Amino acid sequence: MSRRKNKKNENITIKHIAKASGFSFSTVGRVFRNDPAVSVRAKKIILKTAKELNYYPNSMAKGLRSKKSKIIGVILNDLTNPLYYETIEEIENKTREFGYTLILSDSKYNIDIEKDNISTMFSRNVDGLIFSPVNTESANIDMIIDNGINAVFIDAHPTSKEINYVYVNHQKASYRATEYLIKNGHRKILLLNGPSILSSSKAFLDGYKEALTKYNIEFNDKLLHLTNISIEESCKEFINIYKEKFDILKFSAAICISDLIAIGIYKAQKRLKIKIPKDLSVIGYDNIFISEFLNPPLSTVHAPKKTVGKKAVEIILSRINEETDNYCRIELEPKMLVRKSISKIN
Amino acid sequence: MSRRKNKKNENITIKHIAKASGFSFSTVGRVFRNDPAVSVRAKKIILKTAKELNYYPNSMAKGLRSKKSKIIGVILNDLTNPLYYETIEEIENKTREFGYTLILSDSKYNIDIEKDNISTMFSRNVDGLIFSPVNTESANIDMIIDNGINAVFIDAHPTSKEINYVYVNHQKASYRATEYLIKNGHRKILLLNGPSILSSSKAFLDGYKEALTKYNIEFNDKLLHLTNISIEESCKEFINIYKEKFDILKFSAAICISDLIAIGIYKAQKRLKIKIPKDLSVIGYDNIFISEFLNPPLSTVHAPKKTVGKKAVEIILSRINEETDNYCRIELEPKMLVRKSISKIN
DNA sequence: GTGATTAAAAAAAAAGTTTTTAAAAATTAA
DNA sequence: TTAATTTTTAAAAACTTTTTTTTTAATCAC
Repeated sequence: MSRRKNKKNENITIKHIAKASGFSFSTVGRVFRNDPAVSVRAKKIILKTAKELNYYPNSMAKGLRSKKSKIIGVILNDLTNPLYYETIEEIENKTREFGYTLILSDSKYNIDIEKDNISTMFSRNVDGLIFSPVNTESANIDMIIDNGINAVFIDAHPTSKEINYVYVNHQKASYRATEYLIKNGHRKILLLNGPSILSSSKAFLDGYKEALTKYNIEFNDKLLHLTNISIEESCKEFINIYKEKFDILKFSAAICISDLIAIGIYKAQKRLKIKIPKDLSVIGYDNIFISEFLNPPLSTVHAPKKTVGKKAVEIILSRINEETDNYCRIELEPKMLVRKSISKIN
Repeated sequence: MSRRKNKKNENITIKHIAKASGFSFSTVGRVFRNDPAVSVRAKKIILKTAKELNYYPNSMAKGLRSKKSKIIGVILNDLTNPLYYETIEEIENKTREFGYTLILSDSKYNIDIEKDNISTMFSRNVDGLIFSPVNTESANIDMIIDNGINAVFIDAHPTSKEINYVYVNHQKASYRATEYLIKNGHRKILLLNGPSILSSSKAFLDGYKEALTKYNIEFNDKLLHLTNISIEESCKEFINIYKEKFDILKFSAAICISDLIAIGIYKAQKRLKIKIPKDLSVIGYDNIFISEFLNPPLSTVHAPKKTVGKKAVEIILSRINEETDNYCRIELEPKMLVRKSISKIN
């Protein structure tokens, strides 16, 4: 803990300001919580004294008494995924603007870590929580709902109506990617999905199947593969798949639940001596900032990441300020973005 | 603030556990702070009761009394810069492992916002602060040093000896990039540096000049340009530079203080109808995860970002635990990474 | 079984604010 | 001038813990 001390080695508190400025302890307190009932003269002197003494209000004492921590908590699944950064930035901007502090934690797609993170948020008494759950059926969800904490789900959400969420429809995302490939003549489409524990993986698979059904193509579960959402791991995974199964499966395209997985395939190209899109068409998901600069530029399904952050904070703040009691459910549309990683088949 | 309430709509505290379990309030407290002076039987009953009542310790009350917030603060300059991802993740991992919570804030290369962020960290009584300063000469630096807060500077650091830092030597980085280009026949090398307020910009310029001097090339200030560290802005900037000055300056290469700026040049290629590396050699800095996948793969100076995060947390923790009183200064080496964005000139 | 010693439990005080209540001072109206 | 009202200040209580002190209970030697 930092040490802002006086000569006696005590922390500087409003008591010290009171003594030094000649005003009462409670008048000083008023000044710092912007209570109007204090004279201009008093305010001026007190503020000056506070500056001289290097006073910083103790937000723990403040939060303890007022029951408002002025903290917004964010729980995500992978801090190294660029997907989140536009969202985080938007959250950071708005929270700071309104005097909130941001607590960030990473669940690493792990239910137990997630539980710890939630407990921490409870203990920290966050005024609002922005939460990307690993799985929408886990006990952690009830933990949050039962607690009554002010939460917004992002990325995925449970079916309960008693929650707020801002959601990009993953099912539509994969549907659109699949449909686009089918319309370009592809029939054997590999699906590189995320870990099965991840709820978004399920939605993504559903959209893929939905499109296949629509166009009368039978679902072949040998074309479905799960991989962790990381360049390195998906690269390895894809190399295995390609080496062991390409001769049998003869897929002409791959849809990935994350641009990072698509990049993993890009990375595997050299090793496998194949070329995108000539030998394989690839579609990612999220449209991370870098996808347009890949070689070839990656076709992907765009997710409005900034909007997610913006809306999530808006919901949280309006609930903190008790402007609404209604639960807010926002569904955002993913958008197919065609670049150069897809070839047409006749 | 979240609501973990009983029937009377009160927050669950150790008092409630005490009542429900039949033990005194202070015995219950003992259990939660792992004080050994409590019988096995009591502990068992109390823990069971706590679980039933959904008790989460109030960390504000805890911090207030114990003067340990168990929070690590991180102040960076641009949360969206992938440069930081690995560092942040490393910090998150270690802080969580040791029971700390992470507060994150973004100064956006702005001294005033930085000051606010520092004040927030003081008010929040963070046990440790990891800090990437905008400028090493600003009053904000004194604010931190005078405060006596447990801080580690990253990215840049003031000359004072009374501080901890983990530092990648930017001067060496640009020196190495410049030297490499010179050895490959380049003489007219554009330097796309960061904003002048940024201390790392100064170091980066110094290394560039140092290399020029070493190889008897005169510094031409028309080859020095400042740009914000963003793909969009550096792209625009580079288009301007190229259109207005290429005919006069005839530069054959560009060194960028950030891979993001280099990507800005990549983006400008199409508009300017030039090709990297045929028409222009480009070297970036940081080696963000994506640089190897660009077209062509970007040559860059690698900065050990993970190590920065790891060491920073280690320093903070060892000081929190009072294992050392010595200031810790770590300088890390940048490493020239040759890929495909550089051509040789005869 | 007494008194000393130790362990366990309980009680009280403290941390730095905000909130509530009470008091004093200043202002206004009659 | 006095009562009524408003503004400002002062004091006390509350928030939930940890820390310190005190009390009670348990153990043990004799």
